Amino acid sequence: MAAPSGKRAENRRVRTEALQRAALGLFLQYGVEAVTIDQIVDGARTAKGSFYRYFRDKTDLVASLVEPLKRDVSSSFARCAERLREASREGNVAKPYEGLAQDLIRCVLQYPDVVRLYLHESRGPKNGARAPIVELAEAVLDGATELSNIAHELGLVRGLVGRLSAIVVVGASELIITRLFAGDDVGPVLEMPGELVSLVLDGVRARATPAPAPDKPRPARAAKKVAKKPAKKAPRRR
Amino acid sequence: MAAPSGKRAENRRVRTEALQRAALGLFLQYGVEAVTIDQIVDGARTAKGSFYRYFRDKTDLVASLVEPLKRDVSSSFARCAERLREASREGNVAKPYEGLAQDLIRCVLQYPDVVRLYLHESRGPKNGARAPIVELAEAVLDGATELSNIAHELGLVRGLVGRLSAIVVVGASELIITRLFAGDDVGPVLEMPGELVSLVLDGVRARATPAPAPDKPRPARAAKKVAKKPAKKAPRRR
Amino acid sequence: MAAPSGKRAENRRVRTEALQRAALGLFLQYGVEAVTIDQIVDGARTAKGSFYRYFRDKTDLVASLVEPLKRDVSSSFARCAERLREASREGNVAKPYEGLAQDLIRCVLQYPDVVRLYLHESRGPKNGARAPIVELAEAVLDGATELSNIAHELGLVRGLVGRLSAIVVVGASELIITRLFAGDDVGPVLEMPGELVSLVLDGVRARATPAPAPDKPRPARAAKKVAKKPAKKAPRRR
Amino acid sequence: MAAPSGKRAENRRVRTEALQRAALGLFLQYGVEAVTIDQIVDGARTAKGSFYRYFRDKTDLVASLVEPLKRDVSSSFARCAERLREASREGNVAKPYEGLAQDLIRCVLQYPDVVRLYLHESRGPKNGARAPIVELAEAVLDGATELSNIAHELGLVRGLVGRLSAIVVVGASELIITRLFAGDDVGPVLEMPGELVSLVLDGVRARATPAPAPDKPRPARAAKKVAKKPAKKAPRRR
DNA sequence: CATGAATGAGCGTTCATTCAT
DNA sequence: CATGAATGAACGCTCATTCAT
Repeated sequence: MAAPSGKRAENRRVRTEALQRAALGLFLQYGVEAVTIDQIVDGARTAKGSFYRYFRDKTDLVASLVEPLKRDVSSSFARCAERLREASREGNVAKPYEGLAQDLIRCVLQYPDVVRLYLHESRGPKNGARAPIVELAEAVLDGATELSNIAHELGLVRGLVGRLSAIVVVGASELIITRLFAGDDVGPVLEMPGELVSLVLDGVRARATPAPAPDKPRPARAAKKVAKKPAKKAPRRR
Repeated sequence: MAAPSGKRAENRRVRTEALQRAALGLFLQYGVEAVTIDQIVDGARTAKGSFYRYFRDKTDLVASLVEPLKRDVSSSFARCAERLREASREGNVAKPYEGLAQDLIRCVLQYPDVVRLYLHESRGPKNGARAPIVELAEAVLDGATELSNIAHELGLVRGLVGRLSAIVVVGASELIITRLFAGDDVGPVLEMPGELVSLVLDGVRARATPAPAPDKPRPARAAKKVAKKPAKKAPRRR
Repeated sequence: MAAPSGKRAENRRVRTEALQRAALGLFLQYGVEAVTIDQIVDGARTAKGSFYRYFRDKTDLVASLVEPLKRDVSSSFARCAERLREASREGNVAKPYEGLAQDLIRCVLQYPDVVRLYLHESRGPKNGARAPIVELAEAVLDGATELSNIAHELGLVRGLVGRLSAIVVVGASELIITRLFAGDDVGPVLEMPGELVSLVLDGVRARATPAPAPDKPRPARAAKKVAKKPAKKAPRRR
Repeated sequence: MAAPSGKRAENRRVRTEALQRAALGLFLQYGVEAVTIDQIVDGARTAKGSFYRYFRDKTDLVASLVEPLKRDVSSSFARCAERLREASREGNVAKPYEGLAQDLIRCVLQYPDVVRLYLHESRGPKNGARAPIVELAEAVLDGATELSNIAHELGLVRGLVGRLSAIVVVGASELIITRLFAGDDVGPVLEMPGELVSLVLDGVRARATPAPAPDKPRPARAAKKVAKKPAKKAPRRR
């Protein structure tokens, strides 16, 4: 009675995954809103009615795609936050962040297409089928913000305050991953996590500290450069 | 006949702008794909047929919204590139970047809603009505990449190579602006351009140099920080 | 094997009745056409496939609901017709009618919900699932017509010819019962059968006579009574 | 500017009526619920979208069909009520009723198909597209009830109280008209209004009185009674 | 040239019916 | 034999686009 039929459950799993796989591919190719249920069931080689047996609507399907990632991401942030508090006693600040980086990289590798979907659709109004993705984006930013706040409270960093460093790192990371997926030659991928960790913790710290010993060149320290970025927009449709 | 045609042109301008304004508001609220022509003409208090007199379709309207911004952004990048080449003779590296930052900030202030639209819709597949926005995103990234390449060629920076620093700065900046529009308290807004400039030019340079004199604490230098960004997806069942 | 098959038969009966009961309630609430097979099996707590084991389709189910009532109504009319022929020898005209009234009242009390269904759905085109109900309506009217014809042939009444008095009584009776079911305060229910019997037999007869002496106010005289009672039910669909 | 286009308005009228006519025919043939929008637009030789330009949905179309009839019926009842109050001074009771009968017959002749639709669908749950018709049925019964109450209050009749005589006459009349439409040979149609009037006014009165002196044959005095029956329909526009 | 009605393909969803389990 | 998943034809409704007025 635990696995009554077996076949039934198997069928269910197979069909569900076929629909999800087909949908995900189409979403990535055409955008969530532009994909119709017909396209999805065609891609999954199922009857149209079957879609509605497994998902209430397109939004529900998207939510089902995003949910495992959301869970993993949330727990990654939670674990990092916990470690960070412990780290305050020992002074090893970087460890928790590096652990987070590893966790999140694992997420990317485990759900690469869902991550791509997220990167495609996470900005913009929380409307229709995009809503679950935008919620994930909120969770990501909130998680990152909390970490920064914790680090700041604990005096572990002296850089830009919480929200901002969170935004910078999240924004940079998301676009890096986007371009990696797009096939860009982006540079030394393996060093990036370390780079980004130091970018926040250290680069910022350097700025915060008035530049200690300028005896050596390192004069350019102040040579700040900022590349401002423009504005944009991107509504979605019904 | 000069005057009457002036009347005609005036009318045309008024109607076009009404449609654009109405569309832009709706796009921001519901997403480009979700907005129907009916909603737009209702919002603009125009007849439906008029829409098609002024725009071929929704994509065309979006392109018309984005075009002025795209032009200004492109010329900003072009000017910065030019200045950068000049700067190589004088050694003043930061100036052109700061000029670019100012130019782009001006763009944001001049077309705030179009910038928001860009931020909403610039990622993701270049499909349908979103295409002109994605093209702008490509232009932005290409412009930033070119600048980084130039700077690198000229030996002005020793940080991460071109594409990557461009991506980092663009990604960070876009999310910062996004959150600013969303009303987040993000921190010292006015200092950000400078911060970001140094983030690339300097933060990277600092990292490149093996960290000079660790006599003082500043041991955390190595405390690299990485902000990993997630993304994922995973189908499941309803 | 007698016992086991008894078990089978019992099961069958239980399921069939559950489906009928659930369907009847839904038919009354939403109309036959508006009720889906899903609603019925949900209401009966059965699997969808079971429905089709016991009924060919919704029409078949409706027929199964209506059939017992139809049988009883038909036999009531038949008995009344027989008695009426006998009554011609004795001259007691009202008796058979009163017996019919009692029989039909019994039907109403025995199958109240089917009668309601008949009352809801018996008019209108003989289409789809409503067909069995419309057939019952035809049977009712035919039965009443035949009775009137017999009475007329036998010279028992001199009122309006058969079909008309049948129609009047059936029409009046059906609406009376409808309103009774609807909870209206309709008046002296118990006297109604008698009223209706006289309505046909007597009122009609009075009219048939050319009105004897108009010198006086022609003191109204009421004719007696016939209680016709049909059965009914007739839900509609979405 | 009063009739700006003329052509537009004309087209509108033509299309609306085509849809109403096609719908009415189909409703009578298959029942309101069973008819699809596709059938209607096919019958009206219009595009599907046009249906929704003129009617919100099928219910709205039905309402538009029924509304003129409802208006006429309601005003007929209102006029009769008014006359009845006047009649109390003069003692001419039958006149108002006969006027009502004439009014309602006119309705039947003016909107014969809507009346048929009413007769088909007026019983049963007030669900979906049938709702406007059931509302008309309620209006009819209420109107008849009010008349009976008035007559009773004024002492014009001594028969069964209001609601019941209303129900009897309405029920009888509706079925008579139904059978007339069905082509039955029902009898002396022209005399029916008078019959029905007396049925209520007089037959009832006689019954109320305990039947005075049965020594004689109790010379039947037939009361005239007319049961008016409504029915109507009239397409319109949304 | 503005208007808004007409068009019909297509969308999301439902549902009667079949059939594997 | 019960179950409930699969199927796909419709259904109600929308909407981009065209075109008569």
